[in-house]
Amino acid sequence: MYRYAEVLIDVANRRLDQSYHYLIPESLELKIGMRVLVTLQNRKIQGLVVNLTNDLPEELASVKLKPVLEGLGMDSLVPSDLIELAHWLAQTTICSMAQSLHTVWPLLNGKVEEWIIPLAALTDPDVQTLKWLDIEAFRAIKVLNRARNRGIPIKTFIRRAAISEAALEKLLQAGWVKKEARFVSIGEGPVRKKSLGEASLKRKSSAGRTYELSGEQATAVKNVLTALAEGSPQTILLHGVTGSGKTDVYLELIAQVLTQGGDAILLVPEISLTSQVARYFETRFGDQVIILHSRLRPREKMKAWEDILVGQKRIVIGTRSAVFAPLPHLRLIILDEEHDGAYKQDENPKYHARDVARKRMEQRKGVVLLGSATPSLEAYAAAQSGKIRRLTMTQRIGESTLPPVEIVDMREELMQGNRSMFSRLMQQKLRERLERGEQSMLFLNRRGYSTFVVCRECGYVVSCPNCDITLTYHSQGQAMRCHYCNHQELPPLTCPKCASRYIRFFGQGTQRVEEELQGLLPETSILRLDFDTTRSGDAHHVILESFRRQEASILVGTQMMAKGLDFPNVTLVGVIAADQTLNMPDFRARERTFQLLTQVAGRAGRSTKPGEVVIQTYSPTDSAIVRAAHHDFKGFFWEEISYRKERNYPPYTHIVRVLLLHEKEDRVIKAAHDLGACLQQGRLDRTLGKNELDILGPAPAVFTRIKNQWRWQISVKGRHLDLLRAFIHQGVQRFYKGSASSGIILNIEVDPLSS
DNA sequence: AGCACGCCGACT
DNA sequence: GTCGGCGTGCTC
Repeated sequence: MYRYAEVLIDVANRRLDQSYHYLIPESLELKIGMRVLVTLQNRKIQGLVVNLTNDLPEELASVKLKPVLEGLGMDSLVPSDLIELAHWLAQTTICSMAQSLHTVWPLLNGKVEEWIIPLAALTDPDVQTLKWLDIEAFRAIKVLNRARNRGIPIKTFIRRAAISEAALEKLLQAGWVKKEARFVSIGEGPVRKKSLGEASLKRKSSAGRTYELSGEQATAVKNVLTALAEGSPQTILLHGVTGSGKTDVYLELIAQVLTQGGDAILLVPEISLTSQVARYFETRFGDQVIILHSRLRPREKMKAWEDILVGQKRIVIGTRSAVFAPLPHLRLIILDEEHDGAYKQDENPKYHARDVARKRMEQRKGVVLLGSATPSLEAYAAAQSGKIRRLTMTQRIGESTLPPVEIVDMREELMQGNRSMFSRLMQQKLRERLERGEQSMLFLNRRGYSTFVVCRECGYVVSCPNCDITLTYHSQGQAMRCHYCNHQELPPLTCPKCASRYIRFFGQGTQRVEEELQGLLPETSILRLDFDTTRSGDAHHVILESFRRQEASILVGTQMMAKGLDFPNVTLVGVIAADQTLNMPDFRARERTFQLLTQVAGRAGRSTKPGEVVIQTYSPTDSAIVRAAHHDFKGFFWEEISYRKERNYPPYTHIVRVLLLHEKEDRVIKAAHDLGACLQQGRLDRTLGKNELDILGPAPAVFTRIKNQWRWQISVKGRHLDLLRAFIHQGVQRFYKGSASSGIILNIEVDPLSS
């Protein structure tokens, strides 16, 4: 039996992000991966046993250790490969182990609460013997009697019984009740109504389709199976044009993996796609399929995890977070639309599902399959250099072909006197569809109404009082909002600076497109799909279903409708302003524009009716747009990769930006310099030159104050991302050991948009 | 994070 | 004189 347990503490604070040693009481038989209740100072908190040992590190020789108080949920262990995965995640995303563990193993979610447990049945005679207690004690006894078996959280008890500290103390001393620390899991409580995904699954289940694969599809399946049989971890890129039937390849592959006794995860970028895809898979695999995404209720999520752990569910279909699904025999992880930005989490831990998938399959010696019509630059470059394999599918399924794309020069439109946001060609083609009873989709990359408000006389731009940021106008509530702190105010009638009345609203959003379109085509029914119309519950689903049933002729939306949707009656796809994505201050802007346009174009003409695409732009000769119009992925790739190389952008060079936040400026400055010193020290330790690692700063961040917090930053540039991450991780840990870090928040971003 | 310890302003 | 502000330090 071991004497000491090494325990990770479930506290978000970075400064406590290390393992602590505790004595193991005789009565407890601990295992690695077990959750325990421990004391830290005088608090009781959840911990995770990560090691059992008989020796202590030297520096603990003179520390008197505290014992582990008790085991929590002894029946479920966190598997050791997932603990390893959590370590890897903390290291690569530079977050705390506590955060990382919660992501990898959501069953840790919950908190320790102090409970009151009645020790004896408090019947009337008991109450009689407690005569010395006053009226509030009677209330207490009433409440306790109701909670006799389970006990009651102390806070609830105090509130319900309206009892004072002193009276509670009396009860405790009389031995009628005791205090007990309990871990209350988030998922506890009744199972609520079924999730959206499951509900729609039950409703529709068409049967009897055939699974004949085309030659290209069959070859793809065969190749992946061969890779799987090799038994070494591999990543494979499946580059197939839109409509080439990648989903059927996934289906067949998963079927094969299942017959070999393996389990599989299929990731899609959007929650709304999970039910659509799951429905398709259910017709073949029945109830072995389960949906997993972040909007499941905690209890549903717990249930799903349990089903997965015991092997009742073997195919997980889900979004980003489903990459952590604990399938016991996981052999294959598929990322559909691999290039999609939604696979990257933009909160801590800022992981990319692709990287997690790769790490998991490295552990399991399985295969990661990346599917896309427009692979990410990273994936395609990796395939190009032979680091990963590539499979290609160039044919659309059935008779459909890639739609012809026309580019409209909007400058020309303006010169011809067309001041509307719709070109004449677009208007004409929209009308054609209406006459033929076909549907159209219109894309615009910006929600809301307009972007910023400016005085035409003096150029004054309304900005946020807390943040030094330009405010954005939202027609909802007719207010101007700060996208950083959510400060809101009404737009001014006259310029606050020069009192001029010429206040103008610039830019255009989906709301405005819808409005103008309705004016142009008054009789037409139009639906809008963007962040604002899909905010509530299953609105997303409702809108898309309505469009599918052809209750509207035109769907206006942001790129959220570009993802994998398949509407047979859509024969026209229009892009209102391709420049909007192109002109963002981001080295990935060109790549995202190309991907978006290609994906969008792929929505047209997916059945027997031929489709058309119209792209409106002010830069009609830009190569990202032109190449997308010609469906020329390869040409785009070579051009873009050399551009990145020339400018020292990823994947050739990477930047990690560490942002330090605090409400007092002097504290941030001090901390920033301290972190700088920690990093410099780290570089000396590793004897790294400027070529390998370049530390920039500390310097004030671009916006030095947001939400009343001061911001300083340090950026580190380097060629090798892994080295860079390990380096920062180490520096940050060193920083947190020092005192300057107290109260400082770090925000770490890999390859930020602008730095 | 929480909590204790310790050193400087406005109060019964 | 004290009560209490929050800077600083510590948690196996």
